[in-house]
Amino acid sequence: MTYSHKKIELKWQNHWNDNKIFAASDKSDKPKYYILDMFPYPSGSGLHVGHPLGYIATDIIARYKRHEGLNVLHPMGWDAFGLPAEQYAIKTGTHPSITTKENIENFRRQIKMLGFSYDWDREINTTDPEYVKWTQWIFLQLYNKGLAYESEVPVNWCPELKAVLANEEVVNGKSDIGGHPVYRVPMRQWMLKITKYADSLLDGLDDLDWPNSIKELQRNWIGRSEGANVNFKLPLLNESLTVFTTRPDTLFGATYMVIAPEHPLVEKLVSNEQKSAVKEYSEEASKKSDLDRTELNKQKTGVFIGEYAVNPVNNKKIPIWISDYVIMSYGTGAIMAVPGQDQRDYDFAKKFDLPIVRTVDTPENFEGEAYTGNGPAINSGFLDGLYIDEAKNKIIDWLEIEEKGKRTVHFKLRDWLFSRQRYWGEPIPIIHIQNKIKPLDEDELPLLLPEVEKYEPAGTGESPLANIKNWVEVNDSNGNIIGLRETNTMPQWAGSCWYFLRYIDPKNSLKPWSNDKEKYWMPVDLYVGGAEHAVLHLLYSRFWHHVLYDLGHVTYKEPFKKLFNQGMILGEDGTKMSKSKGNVINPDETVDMYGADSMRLYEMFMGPLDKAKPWNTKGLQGCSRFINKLWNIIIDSNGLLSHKVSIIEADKETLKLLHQMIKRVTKNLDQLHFNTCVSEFMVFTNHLHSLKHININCLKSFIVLINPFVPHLAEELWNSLGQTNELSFVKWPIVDNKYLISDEISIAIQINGKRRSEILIPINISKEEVLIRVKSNKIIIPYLLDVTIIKEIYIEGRIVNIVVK
RNA sequence: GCCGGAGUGGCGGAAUUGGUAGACGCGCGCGACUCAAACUCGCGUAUCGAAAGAUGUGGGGGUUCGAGUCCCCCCUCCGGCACCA
Repeated sequence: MTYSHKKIELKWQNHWNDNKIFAASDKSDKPKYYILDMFPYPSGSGLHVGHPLGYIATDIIARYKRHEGLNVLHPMGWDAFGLPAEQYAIKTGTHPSITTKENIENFRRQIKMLGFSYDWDREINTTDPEYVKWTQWIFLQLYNKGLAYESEVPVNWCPELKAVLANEEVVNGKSDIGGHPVYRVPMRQWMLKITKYADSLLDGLDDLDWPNSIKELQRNWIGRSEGANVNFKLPLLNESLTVFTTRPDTLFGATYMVIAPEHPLVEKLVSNEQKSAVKEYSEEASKKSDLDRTELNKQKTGVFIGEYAVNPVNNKKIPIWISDYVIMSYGTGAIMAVPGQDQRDYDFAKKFDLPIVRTVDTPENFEGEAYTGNGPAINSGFLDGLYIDEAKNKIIDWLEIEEKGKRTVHFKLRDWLFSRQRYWGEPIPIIHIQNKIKPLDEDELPLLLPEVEKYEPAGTGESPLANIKNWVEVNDSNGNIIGLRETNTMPQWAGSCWYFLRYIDPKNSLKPWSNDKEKYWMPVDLYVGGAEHAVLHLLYSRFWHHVLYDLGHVTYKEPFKKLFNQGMILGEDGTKMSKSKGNVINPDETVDMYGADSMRLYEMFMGPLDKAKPWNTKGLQGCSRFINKLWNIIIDSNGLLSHKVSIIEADKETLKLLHQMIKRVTKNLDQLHFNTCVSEFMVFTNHLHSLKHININCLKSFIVLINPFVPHLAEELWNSLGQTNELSFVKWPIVDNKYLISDEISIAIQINGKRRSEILIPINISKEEVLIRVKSNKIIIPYLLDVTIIKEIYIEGRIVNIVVK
C-alpha cells in the first residue's frame, strides 16, 4: 500500500500536540539540554524552503537528545516588532499588531506542518505586553547601571525610511534594508554603553564553542588595539593635541599631523590666511555621506590649517592639516603622520610635498614606499637599533615618565545607538521632566503603545508618538503636565537580546524569569541560526547577558555555549532565492506533494548544514522514493506488517551493518553531519530490501535511528510493529562492537604506493602471514620478479605496501 | 588591502582524520514489467583506452613507503571588514 503522508503526518502531529509529548519539564532528574533556534521575524511572505533548514537540524538534535534520555527544552517564538509591518501600516492604515498577528498565524501553521517537536506552551512574542514589560525592565536595569544615556550624536538619517539607523544597519553608505542613501545628521538619541563591555565581550569569546569565523568577525568588530596616546604641545593655545597611535616607536618620524575636519580644535587653531580654505573643506567633508568618503579613497585630500604642533621627542614644529582620511569617531580624531612607516601618510605626504623620515631600517631589497615591517629603529635618538616591540615599550615608558603620553587601548566598537524614531517598537520607559530624566518605576511597566491615526513619522525625524499629545504628556492628579514621555522606541534587536531567557519561564508575571529555572536551563547548549547575525544580534545579546550577569540576574556569563550557522538554500539555478528571480520554492507545495518527512530528509541530505547548496526537486523526489521504499519493505500491499518481519534471528551481515550504522549515525549526529546519516539510512534500507527475513529487533533499532529525521514515518512504523510505548522516549540504540568484527577482511595491496590488488584475509593474522599470502597473490607475483624488496609495510586491517627497486 | 572559509565525476556531495578516492542520492545508459507511458525492479556509470594499462581531488613544488588529507608558493570563488591611526 502506498504511504499516505497527508493522513499519517496529521495523525502523529495531533498525537504529539494533544498529549503534549514535547513539553519540557522544569523539574526533572534528567540532565537538561537547551536547544535554540533563532526565532523568526514573521514576514508577510511566509517561509520559503530555506528558512526551516536550521529548524529541521535542531529538531533532529532535540529528538535525538530525548532518545538519549535528556530533558530537552526546544522552544519557538516570534521576533515581531519591525519595520515591514510598520511600512505596511503607513501604506494601508492597518495596525501593525493586526498584520503581525496574521503573519504569526501563517508562520506557526507552516512551522507546525513540518512536525517539529517544539514545546508550544512556551511560545513567546516580543510584541506581547507581558514581554514588552520585561524588555523595558531590562532597559531600566541598564539605565540604572549608567549604561544608557542620551546624546546629541551625528546619526545615520535615512530620509527614505524616515528613520535613524545604527552603524550596523548602514552598508556602504546605504540602508541595509532597501538600499536607500543615508546621511549624517545630529540628533538626540539614546545610546547603550556597549563599549564599557568591549573587553568582557572580547575575552568571553575564547571559551565559546562557536565557528572560528564568527569569533573572528566579533573580534574584528570589537577591534581592540593597543598603543599610546601622545600629547603634542600647541604653542598657540597652551594646550595639547592628543593623538592615538599603535606605533609610538615611530614618533621621531612624525613630520606632520592630521586632524579630522570635525575636530573641535580646528576652529581654535586655524590661521587667518587659511580660514576660508579650511571652512570650505570642512563643509565639503560634512556633506559627504560615508559612501562618498570611501569611494574617494584613492586620492588624498586635505588643507593646511596654518598652525603647528610640537613633536614631544625632538621639539620640532610640525604642520597640522585637516583631511577626511582621519575620522572623528576613532581614537582621538587626530593622528601623528609618519609617512615613512604608514602608506596612507606616505600618499598624503607625497601629494602635499611634506617631509618623509624613515624610522625603521628597511631590508636591503626593499622597494616599496612606506615600510610597515619590522626592523631596527633609525633616526630615532635613544630608540636607534631597537626592534618595534622593544622600541614601543621604551618610548611609552619615556612618554609616561615625561608626562607626554600614556599606554592606551582603543576599540573600534562604538556605543550602541538604541533609539528609533518609529512607532512599532517598545517605548523607552522614560519621562523627561524639565531637562531631567526620570525612569519609570517597575510597577508602571509595561508602558504600551498608544493608538495612532497616522504611522508616518514626523518629517523632523521624530517618531509618530510625538504627535499623540495625551500619551506624551504626563499629568499629575490635578491634570497638570509634569513631564513628557520619551517618544523614541527601541530597535528590533531589543526583543531578541533576551528571548532565550524568557523561554525558560514564559508565563512568570512577577519576574522576567525565576532564578531557579534560569540556573537549571541556562546556558543554551546549542544555538542554530544564520551567519548574518554574527555581529549584530549575537554581540548585542551577549552584551545584555554580561550586564545581567554583573547585576546577578543570571548565573552564567555567556548565554550560548555552542553556536552553529546553517548555510543558505539556493534556488534551482544556484542563485539566492528571491521573488524577483522567481526561483522561490514554497514549503506549502512541497509538503503537500511529498510530505514533511521527505522535505526534512532532503534538506538534511543536501549537504553539510553550514554550506550553501542549490535546491533540486529531483533530489527531493529521491528522498521521497526512499521513504516509500522503506515503507513498502515493512508494510505489505494490504497495509499490514509484512510477513518478512519476524523474530527469526538476523544474519551476521545484517547485524554488522546495523551496528555500523548505529555507530556512524551517533557520531555524525554529535558532529551535526546530518547528510551522512541519511546515506547510512539508505545503505541499510538497501540491505533490508535484499533480505528474506527482517528481525523485528533490528527493525526497532532502525526506527529509533530514523525517528529524529522522519518522525511521522517512524511513529507509523513503530505503531505497525505493535509498539505502544512512546517512541520519542525510547532509548537510543547502543553499539555492540562484537557485531562489527568479521572473520575476514579485505585489504589493499600496493607496490611502491600504487594499488595493484586486494585480498581477503582472516582477521588477526600476523604480518608475516599476510605477506606470505600477498606474495603468492596471482596479480602481485609478476610485480615481484626481478626486483629487490626494500621495505614491507602492513597497516592492520587496511593495507600492505611493498617497496621494491 | 586585511580577516575567515571553500575548490573532489555531468550535478549535490562521501572518504574511518596520513592508508583501497568517488559512499549515498540525482542524472544518464541498457534491460525487465506494460499495448504504451509513468511508477517499480535489475545491471552499469571518474576520464582515456578494444584490452592490458595509464591518468585523476584548482595549479606548481615539497615531506612520506603512501597525500584529497601535512608543509611552501600561486590561481579562482564565497562571506565579512575596509583610510581604525
